[in-house]
Amino acid sequence: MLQDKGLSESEEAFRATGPVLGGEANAANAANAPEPELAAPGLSAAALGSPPGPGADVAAVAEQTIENIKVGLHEKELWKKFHEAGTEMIITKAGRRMFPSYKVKVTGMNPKTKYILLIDIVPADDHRYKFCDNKWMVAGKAEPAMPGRLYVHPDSPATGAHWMRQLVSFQKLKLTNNHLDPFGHESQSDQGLVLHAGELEHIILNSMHKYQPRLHIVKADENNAFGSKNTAFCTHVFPETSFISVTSYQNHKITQLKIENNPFAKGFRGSDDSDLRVARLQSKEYPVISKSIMRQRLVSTQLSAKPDVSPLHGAHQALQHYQYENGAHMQFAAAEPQDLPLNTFPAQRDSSLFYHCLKRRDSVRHLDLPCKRSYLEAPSAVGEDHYFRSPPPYDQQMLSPSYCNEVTPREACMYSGSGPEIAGVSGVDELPPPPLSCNMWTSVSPYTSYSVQTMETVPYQSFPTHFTATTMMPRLPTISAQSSQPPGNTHFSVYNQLSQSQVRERGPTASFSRERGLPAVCERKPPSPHLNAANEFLYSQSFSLSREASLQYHSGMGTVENWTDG
DNA sequence: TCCTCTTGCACGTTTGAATCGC
DNA sequence: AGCGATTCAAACGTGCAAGAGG
Repeated sequence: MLQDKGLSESEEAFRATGPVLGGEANAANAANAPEPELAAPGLSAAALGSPPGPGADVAAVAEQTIENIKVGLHEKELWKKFHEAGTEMIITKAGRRMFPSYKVKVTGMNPKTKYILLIDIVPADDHRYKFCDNKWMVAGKAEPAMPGRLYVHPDSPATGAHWMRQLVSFQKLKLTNNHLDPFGHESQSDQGLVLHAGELEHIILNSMHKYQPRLHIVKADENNAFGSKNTAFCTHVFPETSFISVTSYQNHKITQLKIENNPFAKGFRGSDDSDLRVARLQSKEYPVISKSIMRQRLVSTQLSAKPDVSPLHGAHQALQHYQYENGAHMQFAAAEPQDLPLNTFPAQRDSSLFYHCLKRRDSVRHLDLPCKRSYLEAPSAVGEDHYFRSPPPYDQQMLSPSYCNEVTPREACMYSGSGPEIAGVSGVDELPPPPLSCNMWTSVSPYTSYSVQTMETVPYQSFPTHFTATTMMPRLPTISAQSSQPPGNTHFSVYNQLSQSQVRERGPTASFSRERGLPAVCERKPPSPHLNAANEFLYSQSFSLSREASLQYHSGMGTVENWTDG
């Protein structure tokens, strides 16, 4: 289900993430870190998906690892437009697609290696929001995080050549606020539903909460199966894809952007000349002023308590006092409507390029030091897109960089009741699957474990929220690494989530056990060994991490059992 | 009363089966 | 008979608007 239009169209629309790596190999990479465009040094044509020519850098090809994978967000500019306005995503009971849709261009994969691509959406902070006075404001503490659910790309697993051939689209992913969503929720397991990857298109979210999608790439090569020493995965985060989930649009700018850019909403585009005239007067970027927009602007005007101005003028004034979705407060200084700076956000680094990588082969300690060093020290030496700055921009503080990881089987099985099963190596097939359970998600409620960092560098202080430096974003697997990090530094640990139903649908071998009885595999399709292994791997990862998170959650909001009981 | 959510609607796009012509 | 192009209707994806519910 690789997507859509030719690459040529999208080439300009994104920049690839530059996985400057932690670990020994990555330090060198970091030193040479180039402009993180599609081709990184050391990546040959083969790395970009083309067959190596006579002069191809064979060595570079041989060195292809998951750390070299670059991911570019398709339609980045469009995403940025939304981001700058404060992206909102409609969630409905039936599920609503994201727009812009999440599409990426992947390069740097080994064309012959199989990978699994999947997405999860994690809370960006622990606040609930409300849209008041034409801006997003914190309205309280977030509701308990929904059970995590992954959306595995239907093509998974597929070779690197397959993924790199064209855009990888996750446009079928749907967002729902239905806690009893039939697409994989636990309540359905009781009814004997069996779910498969292609059916798991829904991710459950809470309305009026801020979320951050994350892309995970998991290596699933048969010659390097999960459980082997070099099982690897990486995570890419594009901060501009963060959004606030809503049941109806709050910000008219977002509405207008959706109408203008989403072909399915074409029916709401104004077409008459009067609209266009108004549009030209008001904004080049929002050329159509529909009656609904007018209504909303009227409301905004009323809220702005400036009775002496016309509705449109009031709307502009409201826009000039626009608040950035994530808490940073922005003040537009435009004096005239036509000068309204719609894209005057503080310079944000190329989001896709936050990349943090860890290798964990022999020990946690082994993993820890080099990676941390590269992570902490490299920024000044490499392209800015590769690392956090110090202090990082607000957005980067909120969103962790992409990272990649390799784990040992032992570590992958951490917290699992039966390591080999989790590792997906041996003994799995022999185990009879436990009773079916379609209702397990590992979930993370990471709020409590993160250090809070007051963002003095955030340019828009008026926003009342303090963001956790690390928010909900990925944490690298070894917690021990945290202890050696300097104060204020972001903590990372993996929390890849794998829904149990996905584990189930992906493979019969994924019958895990753990303290509370891991959900079993119920499947009717022959599982892919790759995906199965990936699921097991991710699941074990998530569990090993979610256990911590679960405990946090447990302590604050309830019991994990509530989610997992099968 | 306010805010959030649900539901039905109209409109446009997408998709795939049916039809036609070569 | 086979293949490709075209047509058309159903399915699907949108935002809007009204009303329900907490």
